[in-house]
Amino acid sequence: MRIESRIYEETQKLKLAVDCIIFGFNDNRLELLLIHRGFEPEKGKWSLIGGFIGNDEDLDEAANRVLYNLSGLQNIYMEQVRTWGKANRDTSGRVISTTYSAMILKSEYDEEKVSAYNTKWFPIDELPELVFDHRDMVESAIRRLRRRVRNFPIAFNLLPQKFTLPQLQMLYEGILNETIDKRNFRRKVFQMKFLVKLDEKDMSESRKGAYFYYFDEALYNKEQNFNL
Amino acid sequence: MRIESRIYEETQKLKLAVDCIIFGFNDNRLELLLIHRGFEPEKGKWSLIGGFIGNDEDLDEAANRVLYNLSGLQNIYMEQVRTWGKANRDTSGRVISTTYSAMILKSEYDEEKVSAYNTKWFPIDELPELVFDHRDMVESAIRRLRRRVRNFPIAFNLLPQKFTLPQLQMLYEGILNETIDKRNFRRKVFQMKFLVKLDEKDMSESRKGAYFYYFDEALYNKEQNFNL
DNA sequence: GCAAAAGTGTTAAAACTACACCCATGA
DNA sequence: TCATGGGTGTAGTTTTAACACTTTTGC
Repeated sequence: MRIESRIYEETQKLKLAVDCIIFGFNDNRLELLLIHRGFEPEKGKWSLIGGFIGNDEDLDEAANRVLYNLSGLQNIYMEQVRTWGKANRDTSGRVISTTYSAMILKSEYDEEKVSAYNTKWFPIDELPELVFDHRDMVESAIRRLRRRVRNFPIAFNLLPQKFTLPQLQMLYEGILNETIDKRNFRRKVFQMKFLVKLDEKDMSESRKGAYFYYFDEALYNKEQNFNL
Repeated sequence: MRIESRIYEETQKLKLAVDCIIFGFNDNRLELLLIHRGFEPEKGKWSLIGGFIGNDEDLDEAANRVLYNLSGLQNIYMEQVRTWGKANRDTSGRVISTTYSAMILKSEYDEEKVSAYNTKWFPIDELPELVFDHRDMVESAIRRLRRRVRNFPIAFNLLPQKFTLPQLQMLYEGILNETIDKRNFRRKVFQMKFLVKLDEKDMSESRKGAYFYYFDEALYNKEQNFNL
């Protein structure tokens, strides 16, 4: 029974890759960081940031190394999404790929980096043609993000440390692609105890100004109930 | 930048496996089907049903083939759980493994099969020592199962086609490891429209007898709201 | 007739939805 | 002073949670 497995053990000829789905938020829209593919096959198309895993490297580490090498992004917390293993998904050979996703502050990944690395931000409803099955990967990651963003305090990664409630609400509206009632949203936010109000206002978006808040992780860890 | 990836493309030396987490239900407890490991390393311990993926085989197909070869189970619907990629997780070499999980009717996988394939059912809170990181895999799959069983009609796979509501409730209590109020449970079940009552009673568990029901997938597909 | 499991309703609390006006400020 | 976005409360509805007795039947 196991002999069959042993055969594969000797002869397996496939490669394992990671692909990173990097979300940002800009102009009230969810965006994705893509990279221009400069080699065949599918040269010239856009692609997720991906590469092959090293022999002695944890899968999670590989995702971080690849991301760093190809985009300059460092110390990014990524979560595994799923593994894509159709036999013919990559036309250059047998490649299985595990996707990871992360949310970053777009303002920290600026024009300079973007041009140095041949990357570009795209709003998620204006994606260019992607290589292989990267489109499916992206859609799967977006679905996962929409599910998780309601139950875990992960969306704050897309905002600066100090943010206003109107900003937060627009972020949720952008991610979920739906409008949310302002008063209900604020009530829910306040019921959870981990947003701390500052005495300082953001005067850049309105005459009146909106108070800044920050997310207090220690407070969140006490209760860990999150529901938006 | 991409050159580095190219190097890996030439020299990558790792193997990709699948491991199957097979759930059953018996004696009001959730059980797991494990296989006795008959080879080194870790010979003699218990293990998930796993094997290596073929060069031209979809990852999903590999899971099914491996499951069939090692257990005789066929045409089982499995869902991918996640991929385990710590560099040193398998002491026999670099192996990355993707886990799949399935729920089957234990009565259809009988004593005969169990002894023919060196497998055995274990209640999930009485698992033996498992090889490598299989324990983590199991725990992750159980967490996922508990999440999904509330929102999708997947638990019916663990019951015969015709089942009673007391049976269904005990199944949920077993999976979730909590007690559920009988009246609230029944109300919720009836609010969803896809359980069809039969005129026939199961007289084997009580004097009074409990009506049989079956899950009507077509009815479920009309609404697809599920919440237990 | 009694033991054992199946079946059945109501009430209070909590969560959710919809909705409209005043406030603070810079121009 | 007015235009703009920030901020606030209430009422109706729905969902959830807690809880106890009657029914059926084989023995």
